[in-house]
Amino acid sequence: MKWTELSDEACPVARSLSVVGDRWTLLILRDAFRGVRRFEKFQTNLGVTRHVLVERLRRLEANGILRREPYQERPLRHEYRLTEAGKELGPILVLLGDWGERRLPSENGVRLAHVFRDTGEPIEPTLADARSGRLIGPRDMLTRFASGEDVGGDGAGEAEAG
Amino acid sequence: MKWTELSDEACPVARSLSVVGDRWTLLILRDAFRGVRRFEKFQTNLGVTRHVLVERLRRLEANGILRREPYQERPLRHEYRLTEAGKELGPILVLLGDWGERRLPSENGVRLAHVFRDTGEPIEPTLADARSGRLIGPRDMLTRFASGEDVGGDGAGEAEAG
DNA sequence: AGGCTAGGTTCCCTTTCGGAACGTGTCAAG
DNA sequence: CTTGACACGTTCCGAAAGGGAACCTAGCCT
Repeated sequence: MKWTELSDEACPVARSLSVVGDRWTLLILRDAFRGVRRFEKFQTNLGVTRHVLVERLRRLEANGILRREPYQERPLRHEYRLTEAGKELGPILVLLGDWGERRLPSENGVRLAHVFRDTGEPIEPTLADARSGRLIGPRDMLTRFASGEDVGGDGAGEAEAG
Repeated sequence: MKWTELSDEACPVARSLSVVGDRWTLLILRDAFRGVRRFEKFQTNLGVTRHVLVERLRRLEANGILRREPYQERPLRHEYRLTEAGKELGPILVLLGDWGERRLPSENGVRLAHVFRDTGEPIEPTLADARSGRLIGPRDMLTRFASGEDVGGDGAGEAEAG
């Protein structure tokens, strides 16, 4: 299967991955969430090669995740900013970071923590339903086709019957 | 930068990506969450080549995300199951799917929805704090080093002052 | 003996990636 | 008015990863 064909997949996870599912793209976004906006900064921060960086930034722009806009003329220079769609990827990076912190501990690791902006209280990120405000544990959820048919689940809910 | 060097990065996001941040790995996990356990099923479902699949399954096993265990002897056969660490990646796939559904609509898309197992109510997945149960909006959160220094944020919180 | 199934392994060719040098427009210094 | 610096790319080359397809192994079934 060609990787680009994923963009027309039925599964939304596959479609998302066709845009953000490679080595560098999510690291670029991580930096963007930390306030990085300029080509040179991305490049030296990440150590990614320049043509790969160009290619990824173009793809993110083409998919409405980053917006390229001038921050000066003479000479004309652009910076890359997260769009609304891009900002909505934030929670994914939060969960990814939280999982890595817990499950892939590092010796030289600088510990990162998420805290509430107002109270400073530490956050233990988890899923919830935005409408009801109800928290979602591993087996509270079911994935369902619009047709009504349930997607066979494992791990996220099954009783792990052998 | 070598990709494998990421595994010793200070940033937990980078460490997570060194394990699950490539083309196929997250699709393998998506299938695992849907109940796929066997090599052949992964291979035909995804269309990934066999040696790539082997390599990914080995990596997921080595990092404690999948467990390889026999489901029959004579001939000896193994299947791959999500470990606890693996199941904790579920929310990431949920958010990824939700984002794709909203931001990368597909013509031939089979619509997927997440619903509560008990009530059947649709879920609009968002982040929350597991301890307080408080929902987390884009600007409610701050990322902080254990040292106390805040990570410069964008998108996830800034007032977007030009 | 021949074929089937499940889980790989091997081979070859194409695509992508890493590394490093080069190009462009503008300003500022010497 | 040449030289250097800065920011953002572009180009080139060799190395690594990936796609496609055939082959291998163990055991069973006919």
